[in-house]
Amino acid sequence: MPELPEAETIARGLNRILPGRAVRRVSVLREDVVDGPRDGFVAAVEGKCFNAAGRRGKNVVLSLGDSSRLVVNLGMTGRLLPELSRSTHPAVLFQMQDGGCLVYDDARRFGRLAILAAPEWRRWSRTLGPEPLARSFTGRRLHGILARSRSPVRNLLLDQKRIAGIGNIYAVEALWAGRVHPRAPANSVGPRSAARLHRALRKVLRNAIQARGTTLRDYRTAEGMEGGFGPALRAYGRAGQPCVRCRTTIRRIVFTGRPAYYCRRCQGSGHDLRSVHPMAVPSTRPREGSAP
DNA sequence: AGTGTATCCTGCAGGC
DNA sequence: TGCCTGCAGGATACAC
Repeated sequence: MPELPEAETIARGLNRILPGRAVRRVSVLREDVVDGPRDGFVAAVEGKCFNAAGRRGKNVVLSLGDSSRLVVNLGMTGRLLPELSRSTHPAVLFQMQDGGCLVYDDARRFGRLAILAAPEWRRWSRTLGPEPLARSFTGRRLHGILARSRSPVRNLLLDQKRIAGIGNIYAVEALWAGRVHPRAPANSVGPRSAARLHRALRKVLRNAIQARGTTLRDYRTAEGMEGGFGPALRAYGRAGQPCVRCRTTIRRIVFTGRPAYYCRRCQGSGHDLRSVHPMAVPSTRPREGSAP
């Protein structure tokens, strides 16, 4: 669920309610969501004051008064909610000194919470790729990243170490908007297509942030609201429906275990597909040993 | 280097 | 209604 636009929306919401508030008590209800021993986690947060809320890639980053950071990877179903009453699967409860609280809620518990001291934070942040909305992330830079890999471009976009914050939904949407086939080898995307993909990617991410993200099921903003980007999806989840550009039926394919959606006409000459996956299996002869 | 698979978990939709 | 299967927005580890 939560990709860059969702993490950004949550961070903005928390930034309105969290800074300046001190944590009185931390209850780890589900030990598997915290990184390292429970006691260490609790001790690192109790008594500290929350400062600014931000984001790195698809992680929500909450600064604590002592320059350490609480990094929240929301996994598939993680949420950060300001009221326990909205929580269906509370995993960590932060009770504030002012009587309020912050709940980390996570049905599937694929999310992780980690406390990083300043140097660890810098080290960890360096393991992630560039922020796609940063000024420094240019079309040329994207092209440079793509040129170094033969992986399908969709997979490249999902790799947090190469570009931070993109998940399957926005990868699929950006590829549709940029008219690039999801399975095209990354290094087959030329500079012009890379520039188009770059513009498409940033536009999709910005529009999604403006709509407060995409709720397919579990995602909620810090205010408990659903995201509004769902109706703006043009490819993701639209298999069998007409492409809004050319009316060709949107297709769903699965590779590397994950679905991709695309328009064959806008995005995909079968050309690159065929060169990657030769359809030709010429032999109609029975395999050795299966002959009568 | 890249691909496929399994793993961590739960909830839900769809088929029977 | 209930049981079963497959699927899901993420990340990682492993074998090949």
